[in-house]
Amino acid sequence: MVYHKTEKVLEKQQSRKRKILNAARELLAEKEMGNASIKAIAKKAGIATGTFYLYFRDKDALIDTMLKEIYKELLDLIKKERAPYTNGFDKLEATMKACINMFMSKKNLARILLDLTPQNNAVFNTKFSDIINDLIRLTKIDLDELIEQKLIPEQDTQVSATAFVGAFREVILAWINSDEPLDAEIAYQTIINFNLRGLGKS
Amino acid sequence: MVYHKTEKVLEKQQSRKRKILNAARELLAEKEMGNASIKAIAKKAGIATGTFYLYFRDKDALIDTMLKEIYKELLDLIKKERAPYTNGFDKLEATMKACINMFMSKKNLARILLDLTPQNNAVFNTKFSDIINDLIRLTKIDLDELIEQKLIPEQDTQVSATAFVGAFREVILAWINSDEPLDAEIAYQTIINFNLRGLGKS
DNA sequence: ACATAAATTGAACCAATATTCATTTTATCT
DNA sequence: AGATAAAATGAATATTGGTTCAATTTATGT
Repeated sequence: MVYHKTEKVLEKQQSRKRKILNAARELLAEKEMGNASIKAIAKKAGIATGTFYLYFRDKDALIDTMLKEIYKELLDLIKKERAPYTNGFDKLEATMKACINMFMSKKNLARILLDLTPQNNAVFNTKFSDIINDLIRLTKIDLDELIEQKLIPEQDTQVSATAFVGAFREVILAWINSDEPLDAEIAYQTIINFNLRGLGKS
Repeated sequence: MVYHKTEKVLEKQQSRKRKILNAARELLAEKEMGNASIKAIAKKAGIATGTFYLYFRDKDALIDTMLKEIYKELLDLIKKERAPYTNGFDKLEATMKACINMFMSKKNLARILLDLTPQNNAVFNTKFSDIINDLIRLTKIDLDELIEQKLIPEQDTQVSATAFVGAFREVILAWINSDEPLDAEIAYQTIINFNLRGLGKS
């Protein structure tokens, strides 16, 4: 005999999975990431440690799901912000602004996506570097287009895109980790200018 | 009664400390850094695990010493390479070339200084970010000088320096971790150009 | 309300690794 | 060479954190 879950139970389970993911996000975003043990995550989510394994096969599965989710949120926002533009520079700038806005308002996401003090978790590191590489890949597409349109000089766009993302990441990270809120408006314009000039925007 | 160490013993001890540090360097630079356990380090250094603790208070002390040492080597090289130049741009370029050369010839150093470390070692991460911040600080000094000389436009040099280092790091890292040796000469020139243009070199 | 499926619990288990310490080996001094 | 200080050893210990599972609680269907 098989029992069927009621709507109420399904909702409760979904909510629990959500709570686990949120707890993991919060704990992973903290300065001392060592605290993101299964026990701590379960506690923060308000469940017993064993319960965790009813929702995720193992810790790797959680990390994987969480990173995919966060990255998707970022890409969705970027897509939305870029939509109004056709000019290559505008699109790049919109991308940067979308990232800045998201990371400023959700610092925990930024710490997880950009920070360089990763976990002693193989899956985390792999996934993480996949994401950075994907951001570089997307940037490269824009750069190739800009060259196509002769808006920037010929260059190794793989390298440029890597530099572009690296510069951006480092600045956002410094931003997030600094206590004194630097002058956002100036810093903001500085990194955007740096990157666009770096490409050779004439 | 206190015995006095002979020269021979002192030398042997120095050599052992050296061996431990070298073993740690090599193991930490490997892709799978998980292998850098005290046991593995001791084994590679040719000593018993317990002996390690006669040379370093604990693992943190080892990491600390090692990072300081590597960073000093890098700074010494940079200093030497910059010596011939007085022009700000030349100095910056010399710095980048020094870094590239060092990192290319000693990939293990680069991995340790620039790469993500799956070590959940608090000391490692702290030290590591200290080093990056110091590199940014040194770069900022150069940028302020360039502005002073009106060679680049006014800008938030803290942010620019951060972007500069971030771009550079990301490119070197991609370089190191890629298997196919991309065209060094082009990549090399691309990142240098990106950064100098980014600053607004006219 | 009863029987059984499903979900939950948290203590126990296990693996990995840093650190200690009783014992052994080597070095120093008379 | 004998006595003892110093160094070295590696098995034992401690700790941390992921995972399992027998026991308990809750949900479902008659």
